[in-house]
Amino acid sequence: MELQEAKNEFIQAWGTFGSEWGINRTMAQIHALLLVSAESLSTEDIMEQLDVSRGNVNMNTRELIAWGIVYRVTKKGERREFFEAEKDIYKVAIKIMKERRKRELGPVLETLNELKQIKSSDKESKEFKRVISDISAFGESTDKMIERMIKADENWFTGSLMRFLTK
Amino acid sequence: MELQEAKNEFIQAWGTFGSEWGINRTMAQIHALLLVSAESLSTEDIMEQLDVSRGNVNMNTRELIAWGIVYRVTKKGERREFFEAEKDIYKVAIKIMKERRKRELGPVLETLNELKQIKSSDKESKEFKRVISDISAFGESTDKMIERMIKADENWFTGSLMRFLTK
DNA sequence: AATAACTTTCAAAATATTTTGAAAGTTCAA
DNA sequence: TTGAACTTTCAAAATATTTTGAAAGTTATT
Repeated sequence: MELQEAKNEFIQAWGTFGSEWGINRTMAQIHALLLVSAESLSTEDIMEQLDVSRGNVNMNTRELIAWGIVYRVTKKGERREFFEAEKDIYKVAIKIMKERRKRELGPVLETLNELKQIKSSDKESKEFKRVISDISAFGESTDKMIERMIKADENWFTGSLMRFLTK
Repeated sequence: MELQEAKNEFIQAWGTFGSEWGINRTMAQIHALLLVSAESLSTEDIMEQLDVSRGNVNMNTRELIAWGIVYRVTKKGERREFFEAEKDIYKVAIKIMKERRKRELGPVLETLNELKQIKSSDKESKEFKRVISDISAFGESTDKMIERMIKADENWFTGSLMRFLTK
């Protein structure tokens, strides 16, 4: 298999994987492209290689930068900006967890906490409260776990925690 | 806040949360509705309460059943089938992890393993291989972690592992 | 200050996903 | 069997999301 062919296959696979997890396909593809590019790429480069529009590249690179997994880099003597992916996959994973925790887990936990306040005199209300509290407790634990991972030494993944988890 | 109002808010929140994670909104809403319903519900009940079509309810209940987080129940003297959600939230979480691991993580790990086989003589190919191998290793560890959680005693969540993770 | 090089915006178009609902299929009781 | 009660299917319609591209905005250079 050619290198270029392999790269393209990876870009496809990463795009599919991303969209299965609620991440827009092009965003995941741009991320994949940057991951496997030796050099940093310009907007124009990305447009060409993925055959998408300027607006689309602009939108998604900004989003990737907001997630903290792609960096803007400048080159001397160049007006244009270039993009480069964070290649440390553990850092990438942590940044993604951090971002999704903030954007999606946070809001749902807030809602659950409000709903837990409902007065529960009758049996049905008590049952409702129990279900909500269970989910909330689970969510809080997950949240704490992510928080821990984020705060942990960047070697957490190869450290004792991970060895324990993955045998 | 009324119980009914609280239930509706939960159904909304759960639907939004689900769709942010690549799960179809109605599927998540049906799941939420069943979670907070004291009694098991018929197709008709779900249609009414969520104001969606019969086909939609049929499709999504089947999917929820395929995920193993909703059960079909029959009542004596009733032709119709009723639906009931698994209320043990740890079981639900495990089933979801298991299913998504199988459906989405598995395929991507297979692809990565193929791509790792590429011959890498030049520098660029070596670099590509390194990136792919890193992602693959991360994926495999995650996979093993999920496998462990699935196999673990059903109290894993409150057990030593989880206490370690969440302090 | 004018121009060129580049980036950003956003309404409209394209695409993808979800939902509908009527028709076909199934099961069971009479 | 028949037909009533219920479930399933799936093409078409509705909806939601993503993408485009041209115009507006910005910044650096002359």
